[in-house]
Amino acid sequence: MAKKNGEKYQAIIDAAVKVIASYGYHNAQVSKIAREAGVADGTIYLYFENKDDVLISLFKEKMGAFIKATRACLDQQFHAEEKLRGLIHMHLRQSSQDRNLAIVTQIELRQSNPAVREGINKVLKEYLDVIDEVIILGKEQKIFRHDVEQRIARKMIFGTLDEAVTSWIMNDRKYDLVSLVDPIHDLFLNGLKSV
Amino acid sequence: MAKKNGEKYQAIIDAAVKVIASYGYHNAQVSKIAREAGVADGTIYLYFENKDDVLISLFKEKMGAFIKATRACLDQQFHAEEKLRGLIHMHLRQSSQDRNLAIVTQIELRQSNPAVREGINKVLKEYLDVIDEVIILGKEQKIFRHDVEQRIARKMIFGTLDEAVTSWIMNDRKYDLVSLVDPIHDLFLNGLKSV
DNA sequence: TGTTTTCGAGTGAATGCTCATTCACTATCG
DNA sequence: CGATAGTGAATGAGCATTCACTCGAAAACA
Repeated sequence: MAKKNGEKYQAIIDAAVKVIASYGYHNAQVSKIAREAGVADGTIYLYFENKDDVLISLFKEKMGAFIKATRACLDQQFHAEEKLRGLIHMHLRQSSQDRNLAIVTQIELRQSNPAVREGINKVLKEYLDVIDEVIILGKEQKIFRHDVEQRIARKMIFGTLDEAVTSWIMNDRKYDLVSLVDPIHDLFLNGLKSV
Repeated sequence: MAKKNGEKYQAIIDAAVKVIASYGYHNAQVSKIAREAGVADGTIYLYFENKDDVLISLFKEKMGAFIKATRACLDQQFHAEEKLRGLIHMHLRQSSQDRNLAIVTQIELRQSNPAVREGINKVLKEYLDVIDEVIILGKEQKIFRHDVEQRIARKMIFGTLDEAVTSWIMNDRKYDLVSLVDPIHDLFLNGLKSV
């Protein structure tokens, strides 16, 4: 197994993103990915254990970078309210900016087999931790209500953002995703009820 | 193609739910479903066009019944606030009560191929309509803020409930899902912010 | 009523296709 | 000249779908 940083390693991962985004998960054969990466089928097995490993690695690489960037952004803010806005903004902007990646992680990879999904979930947990930290801080700063349940607030934030991106992709990205940042932020903070 | 109501038709659908829930989507072969239903492999093709058709039909049947029940429940309430609670309650209770079905619709069928997913999405649209109606009514009754965006509120409600059920299943249903109804309702209505 | 014929639901072994993976071979580099 | 990286045709496993056949029951007949 070759090292995780050769240029071919990256080329294969990027090819996988491109092929899966273009053809869909179920039509992303190893040979197609290999051709796109400009290597032979067998070469993929020099860099990855098997096809699953390609997919898991791709998710780890890309999502890992995104989580890191999000953390960096949140560190710029002090107030939980602003951090929450930063989180929403990062999430939606990321998806807008790399359409292929968004398609792959939001839609296509979710059709994968249990082994891959488990790998994905492990990485996602980290992201949920970031959300948790914002909520906890908000309570400490007395900006968020003390009686909102941690777990539930997390599910709302993640669930809403996830659904927003998925349905934006499903609707062929007809509108500007980032324009949803403030309305979502407002809804999270103030809820549906009129005063 | 036999009629959509023979006892075998139902038996096959129920067998599919059971097999998929037990073995997972990727290990739910036609022959396993046939055995569970007590029919021969070929018999399935007398009642369904192909395997995809079994899965789509299963989703239509089950989800259709659920939507109908939800509508009936909401009709009992007058105020949008109570209807919203009814919606949340129905959603979580349904998932609690039929664990196999919840696993199949929430987790397993999402791994299916594009044809099946399209069928599923069509049915889901109907459910989104139910959500929309509640939001619109809430605005009319001046119970919900006038400036919340329809689309976004819908995504929040659906996204949160969906995530709640999925993560409950993923965590082996360790807690009582229905106990989340009121906290979620409260969060939707009042948001995170402290007064 | 008894006998023959037709019908079609039901069967399940055989087919054929699609890939992931392997591995004997080649090219290149130090 | 090893050693290493890369190649891509061949392999074989998995599985949806087919179709020639079975069999019981209803229809036709006498």
